[in-house]
Amino acid sequence: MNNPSQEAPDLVDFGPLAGTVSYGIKRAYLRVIRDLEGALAPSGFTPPLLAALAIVAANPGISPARLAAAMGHGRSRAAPLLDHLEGQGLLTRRAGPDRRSIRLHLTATGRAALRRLKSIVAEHEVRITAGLTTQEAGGLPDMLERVAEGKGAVTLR
Amino acid sequence: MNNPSQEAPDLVDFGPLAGTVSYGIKRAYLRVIRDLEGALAPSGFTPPLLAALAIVAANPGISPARLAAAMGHGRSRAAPLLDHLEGQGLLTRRAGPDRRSIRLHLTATGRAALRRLKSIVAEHEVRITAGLTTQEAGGLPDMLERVAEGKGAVTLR
DNA sequence: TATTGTTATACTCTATAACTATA
DNA sequence: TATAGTTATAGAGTATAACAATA
Repeated sequence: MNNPSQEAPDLVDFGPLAGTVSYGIKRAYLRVIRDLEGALAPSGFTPPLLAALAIVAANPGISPARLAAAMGHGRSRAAPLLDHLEGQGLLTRRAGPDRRSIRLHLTATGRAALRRLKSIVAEHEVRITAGLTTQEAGGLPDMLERVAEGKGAVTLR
Repeated sequence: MNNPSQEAPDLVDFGPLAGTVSYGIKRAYLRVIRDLEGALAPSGFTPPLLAALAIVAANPGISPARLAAAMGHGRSRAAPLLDHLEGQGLLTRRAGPDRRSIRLHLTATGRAALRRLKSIVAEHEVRITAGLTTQEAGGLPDMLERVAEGKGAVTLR
C-alpha cells in the first residue's frame, strides 16, 4: 500500500482509501458537480435550482417541505430556492386546501426553461459516462440508488 | 415521466433526473458523507482530515500542493488541514531540499491514529454497500474512478 | 519572472433554531 | 399543542486573489 521511497511520488497513492466505494463516490461527485456547474453557468442555473425545477415539474402540487426532503435536506432549504425560481417567473406558490400549506406548480415559462435545460443535462450525462461501457452506464444508477437509500425504493416519510 | 394527478404524490418522481448517473452520484454522495461524518465525529476527525492523513501516510514526503491536488482542490486548501493535523501531533512539516518546499510525514502518533480510523472506515464501507451484491461492490470503485477521471489512471498535473 | 506555501477574503451550502400563521 | 412555511444565524467548505520567501 505504500510508496517504498521517501520521494514524493508522481502517482498519488490513496492508501486505505484506494478502492473504497466511499472515496470513489466522493471523487466522482467532485467531477460531476463541477462539470454540471460549468455546463449550467451560462443559463444562470445551479444544480440545486435545476433539481428543484425538475422535481416540481414531475410532481405538480408538491409542497416545499416534500421538495426539500426529496432533495435530501430540511424544510428551510426550500425557501431561497423557491424565491429565486418564483422571482424568475418559473413557478408559482399556490395556497393549498389547508391555508397554511402551499402547492408548487411550474409556469409555462418554467416548462420551457426545463426543456432547454434537459439538453444541457443530457450532454453533461454523456461526458461523465464517457469512460463507461453502455452496460456499465445502464446499471450504475440503480446501484447508486441502493447506496443512497441503504436499499429499497425511493420512499419519503 | 409525470404524475397524472394534481395531488402531491407519496413517492416523489425525479423526472428528467431519475435514472441519471449524475443525480445518482449526488444522492449517493449525500448518504456517504453523512454516514462517514457521523462515524468519525466521536474521534474528532472529519472526512477531509482523514483523507489528508491517509494520503500523507501512503505518500511520505508529499508536498502540501500535491496533497491538495490529490484531494481535488487548490493549494490553499491544504494549510488549515495541515495546521490542525500538525497541532495534534499527527504529522510534521519538514523542509525539503529546496528551501521553499515542504515535505509531509506522519508521526508515530499519526500512524497509530490512522490504524484506529481504518476500522471505522471499514465499518462505514460495509454499511454503505449493504444494498449491493459482493460482485457489484467489487466493481463499483473502478467504475467510479472512470467517472471521476474521465477515464485512465490517477495522474496528477 | 516563476514557484511554494500561506493568508485574507468572500461566497456558497447547510443545519439549527426561532418565528408566524394556521390547525 | 402540532404543523407548514419562512426567517435568522452561524458554521463549514470552497475558490480567488494577494502576499512573502525562494528559485
